[in-house]
Amino acid sequence: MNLDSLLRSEIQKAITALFNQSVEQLQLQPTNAEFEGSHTLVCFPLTRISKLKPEETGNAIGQYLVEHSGMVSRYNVVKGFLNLVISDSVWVKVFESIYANPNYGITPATGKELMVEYSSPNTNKPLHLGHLRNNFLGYSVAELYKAVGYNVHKVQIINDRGIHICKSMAAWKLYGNGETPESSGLKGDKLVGKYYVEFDKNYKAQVKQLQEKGVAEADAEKQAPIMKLAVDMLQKWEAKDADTVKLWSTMNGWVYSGFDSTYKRMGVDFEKLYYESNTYLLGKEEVLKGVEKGIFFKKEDGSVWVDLTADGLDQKVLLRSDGTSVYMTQDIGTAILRFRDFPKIEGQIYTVGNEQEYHFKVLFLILGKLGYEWAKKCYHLSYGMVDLPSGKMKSREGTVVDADDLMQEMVDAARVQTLELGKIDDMTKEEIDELAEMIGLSALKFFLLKVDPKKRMMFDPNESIQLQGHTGPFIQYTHARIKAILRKAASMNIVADQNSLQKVTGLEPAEHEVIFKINQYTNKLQEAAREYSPAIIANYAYELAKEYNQFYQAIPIFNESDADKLKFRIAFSEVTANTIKKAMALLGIRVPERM
RNA sequence: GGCUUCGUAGUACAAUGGAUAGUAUUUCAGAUUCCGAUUCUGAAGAUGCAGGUUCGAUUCCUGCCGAGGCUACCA
Repeated sequence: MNLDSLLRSEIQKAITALFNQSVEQLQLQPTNAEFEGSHTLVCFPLTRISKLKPEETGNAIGQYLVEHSGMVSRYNVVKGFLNLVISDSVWVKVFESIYANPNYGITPATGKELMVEYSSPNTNKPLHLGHLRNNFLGYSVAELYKAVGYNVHKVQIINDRGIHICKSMAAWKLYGNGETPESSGLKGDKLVGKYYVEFDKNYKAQVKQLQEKGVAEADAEKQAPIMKLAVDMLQKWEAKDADTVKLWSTMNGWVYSGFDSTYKRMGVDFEKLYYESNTYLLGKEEVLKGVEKGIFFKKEDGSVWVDLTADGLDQKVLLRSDGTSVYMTQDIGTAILRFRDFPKIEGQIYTVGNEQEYHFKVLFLILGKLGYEWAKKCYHLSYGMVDLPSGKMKSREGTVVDADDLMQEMVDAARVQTLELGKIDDMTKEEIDELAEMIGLSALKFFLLKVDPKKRMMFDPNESIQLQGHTGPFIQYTHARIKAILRKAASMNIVADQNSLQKVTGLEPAEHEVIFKINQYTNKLQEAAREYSPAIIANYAYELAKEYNQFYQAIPIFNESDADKLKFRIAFSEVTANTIKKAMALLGIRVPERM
């Protein structure tokens, strides 16, 4: 039973009775704190059919509702705003229906399917802060769609081939002395990343040396021996040279096992991985088919292009003159392959940074031109860059924040602060570790998810480890404190039941506010999925926790002498805790029983 | 240059075309005989500039100023 839709239909009835007309869209909004009431009807748009001033329209509807609808007990009109006071019996009924439904908020399976791609890093460098935003976003959006009834497939494309990995391979071969993750104890992705940096360092030195000998810069860049080695390796790899492929697969293996442990700590998962090395040739076939059908065209030099000038874009190359694929070609193939693998998905969500907006615009247009209906259902979940207080993250300037280091830093800070509070002195070391992990990652995830994905954001490491304010740990704390209340209630054998809930009257304003928030959960979920925005859920969870804290501060629960009211408040606290827990789970954030 | 996204308190973030623009942080002033004060209450402080549409604009439109991104036979 959704309070808002009930109220809407009552208002519709009033409008029909009073003005003999109906309205498609009612503007209902939460009442400002300074006025009495919880729901406010905006009356300005209704004056057209009421033929009355906004105030008079509000009064007429308000009076009708009080007289004819059991829902509204009082009303007041301020300018053109009709503020409605919902009667306690309705609040209690709304609460009861939520309390009775353990799956409150969740849409049952609809049979619809969807694919979400996220992460998709290159294999030459460890994951950094930007990847954290990507992974948390993609994971959360996938969870949001599950919650609204979709069967969701989480995937990623791994860019495992190309010159970038060959650079690491070349440097390792020259300077590695056979180093392995086992021999040096270095995490696999870090080790490969180290040689990528090593490549860059030596490459630059060699170019400089050549230039000093009078070689022009452009030539020097091509002649540098280490670059020649890397290019040579790429060619050998494409020719399937056994030794090169072996080294490639060994080094990629190191990276994958490094990534795996990072993903595990992040708490993200994938149903299926796609590898560029397996799919990069598939797009070529489709592109050549497109040429036959006249969708694409071939230039004199043999390169293949698509003309998107009619769509307001440019011409875009799809195959080089030597016949090799570009990134776009591979993405065409991968998309088609995915719909073959999962024929029931209605679309794909690509979680990729906003610097590739143009790329995806082009990709979706091309897929449409190739006749794939599902192209319309593909969505680029574009997100803004993450900046640091010191400015942009730049690998060249060494200001990139490593994902593993950052997670560790957050967890360490969480441990220190939690121990200081001293509420967990009886916990074992393992329990404390687990708790620190939960809190540290919550600080990080919440900070990155509370901002609208589209927007560029600032990540301040110092601020983010503050475990107070508009943060994940604040919400976790609220949850843990409610759990303490519930433990106490259980020890006192206070058990809520439907019968005692029904007898409750005289709710406090703070209780209305919290029920109002809990009642919003379903709508917020729909909105968050529709907008592809975990930020909506993050802010919702925060508001709910804050609202409950106000109730908690204002109303002593166990001092209540009315047994029914006491039981109601316990049930009420329980529902709040569950809703917080479910909302946070959608963000990939766990909440502790104690902290 | 063309295309595109964004400019909200000192700082970081909110606001389906609706009320006196919310929240956090910061600063100041308060609250704990009571369920966990990492909490709560109060105060101070903001829509880049100029127009337009509207009963009403942070939101929509135009121009300007400022900041990103894209504009490769790179990925």
